[in-house]
Amino acid sequence: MAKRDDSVGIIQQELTAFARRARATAARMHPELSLVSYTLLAHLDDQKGCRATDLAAHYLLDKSTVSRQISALERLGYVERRVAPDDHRVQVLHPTELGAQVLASAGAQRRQAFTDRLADWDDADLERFASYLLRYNATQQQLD
Amino acid sequence: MAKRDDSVGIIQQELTAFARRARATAARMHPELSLVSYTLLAHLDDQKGCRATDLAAHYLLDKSTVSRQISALERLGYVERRVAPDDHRVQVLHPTELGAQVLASAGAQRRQAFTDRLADWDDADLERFASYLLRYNATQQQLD
DNA sequence: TTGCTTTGGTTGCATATTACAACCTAAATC
DNA sequence: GATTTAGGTTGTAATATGCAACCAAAGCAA
Repeated sequence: MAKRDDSVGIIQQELTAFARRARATAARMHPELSLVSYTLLAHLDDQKGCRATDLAAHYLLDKSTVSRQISALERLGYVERRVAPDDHRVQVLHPTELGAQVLASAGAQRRQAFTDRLADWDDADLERFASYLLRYNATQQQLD
Repeated sequence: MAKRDDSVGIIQQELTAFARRARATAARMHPELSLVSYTLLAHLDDQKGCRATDLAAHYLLDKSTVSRQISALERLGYVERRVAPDDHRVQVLHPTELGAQVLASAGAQRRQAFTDRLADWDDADLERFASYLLRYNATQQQLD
């Protein structure tokens, strides 16, 4: 069905276009937190702390990559490590006070940018768009 | 309005999640063409040739980055340069026959992956999702 | 014509991101 | 107690990217 193929083609093209710009946009918006750093820090904040291994599994990153990203965040004073009392191999990672502030600020900037871009959308469209993205990503999880 | 904010938050979160994975997904799907190479080559194909400067402007990349990406594509035999007869500074870039084939193949894989992910969506939802993404990106262009 | 400026591109750094493999330490298992 | 497994780090290499300096070809001005 041609119409259906057209829709799929547009979805592919537009999601790809967005993805291509996302890192650079994040870098411009909040240079102190790359898209990946932001994501990791946000996850720590969300989860009230977690292990490096969990981050690696969740974001399909190598554990060495996570290790270095976390080191960088620690050097910046955004993350602290707490050795788990029951298992001395494990470091439970938490945002510091400063990290939480920086995250909140970057998050606010991101949210504002999205809010601006979506300013003239009506509520029903916004809600449907959100639900479509949720649905799309939920499927994708399983294929990745 | 809380509901509206929720929708914006979800859109932000889900688009970001997609973006985070996109490069790695592309690399797994078609290792011979990174997301950026794919994009550049696709643009050349679309536009029936264009200059490196045009690519840089369109994708907000440094001209040195484009220069090197194009060199790589040329080394692989995917792109050829034609010096403009009227201006010897300018190289008009075109996909080669091979480049067009590789692009088509990568494009087919990408399209298939999207088609699979969207297999159980009904036509109306697909069309609306596509239109939302178009609308979103159209706005974004102006802010970037 | 002869210089100055602009434009298209390349190259020399410096950095960042990432994966893979080898390794270390602490737990878990046998 | 010895071996295996799990959580992390470090060495190494590849890739991506931007900035600045540079080169060559136009374009422009006097």
